[in-house]
Amino acid sequence: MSPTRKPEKPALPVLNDDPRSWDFRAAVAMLRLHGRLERCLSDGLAAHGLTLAQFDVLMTLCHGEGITQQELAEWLLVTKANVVGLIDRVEAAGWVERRADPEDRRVKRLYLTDAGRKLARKAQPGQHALVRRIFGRLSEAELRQLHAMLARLEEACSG
Amino acid sequence: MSPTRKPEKPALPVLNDDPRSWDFRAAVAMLRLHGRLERCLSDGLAAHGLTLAQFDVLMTLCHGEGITQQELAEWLLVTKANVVGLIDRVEAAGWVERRADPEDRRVKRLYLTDAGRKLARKAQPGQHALVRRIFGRLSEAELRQLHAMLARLEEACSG
DNA sequence: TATTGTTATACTCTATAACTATA
DNA sequence: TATAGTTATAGAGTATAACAATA
Repeated sequence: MSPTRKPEKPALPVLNDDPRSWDFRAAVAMLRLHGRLERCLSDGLAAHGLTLAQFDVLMTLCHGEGITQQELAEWLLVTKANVVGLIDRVEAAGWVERRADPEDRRVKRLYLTDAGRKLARKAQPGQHALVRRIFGRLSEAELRQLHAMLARLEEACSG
Repeated sequence: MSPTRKPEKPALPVLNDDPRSWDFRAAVAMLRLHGRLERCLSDGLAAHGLTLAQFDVLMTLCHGEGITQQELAEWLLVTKANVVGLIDRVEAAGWVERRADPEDRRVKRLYLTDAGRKLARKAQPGQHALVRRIFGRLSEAELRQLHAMLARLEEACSG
């Protein structure tokens, strides 16, 4: 068996068990959880030929079709130059299309193609199931608490 | 003609306000917080010429100097091939050095150089301050709760 | 002048596979 | 055979800067 894929054991309790302040420990825990979660989600998407960033685009368009590239850049927290490449790829794959805005000829609005919508619908359940499997370990009350805390933290991040 | 949009806040309430289950909402909130946090931390590190991954290496070695590349790969949740490039860069920068293990000549153990240790000590306070500024919005009791929940989630991710 | 999208460039991170040198 | 590290290759994401078309 080739050990090509990811390892499974955090062999080194390097950072988690040291007696730091709880803010720092919570931050490290979040970064590590994200790393794990990202890999789980990526693996699930790879079966559909999607990257996480591309799935993000599809999901964003599912709920906000017709947004501009600039708006997408702001939502995804990346630069507009980055969005160009991102959209180039999903457009080349036939999942998204750019349409000129008749009112402002500078902007291009983004729409899902039928194939893109179909793919999004196909990939979504697996992602949901994965999230449910992991986050389902917490009770609904805990999930609400978690969500509220994360929202406050994100607000602190922006402001 | 339209009033200038503020591109600093997430203009699209696309995913957060839809009536999904709390597990999904919590997951999305976490992914978004991570995105923001990652950028904040990266910006702080860029001033020191460090990437987040490189800072991770330095911090890991600060607390577990002498680990092998394989152990580092497991800890960072990446492949060993990835670690080679990562260490190549921090070694070229003069922050880390590989040392042959006399007992098993296959392995190379990783150590911080004086410059690396100095840089880690210089970069750390800013990162801590940033974490404190953000996570300080929660009380210590909340931070403990958050940490516990995140740890349970990470466990669910692995197992 | 400012804004939207684009191109050009470069770097980092990541994964896969095949390879080496040890064990 | 198995393991630690390496090389080679590829692709994806990111940032920066300069640019064109349009407002």
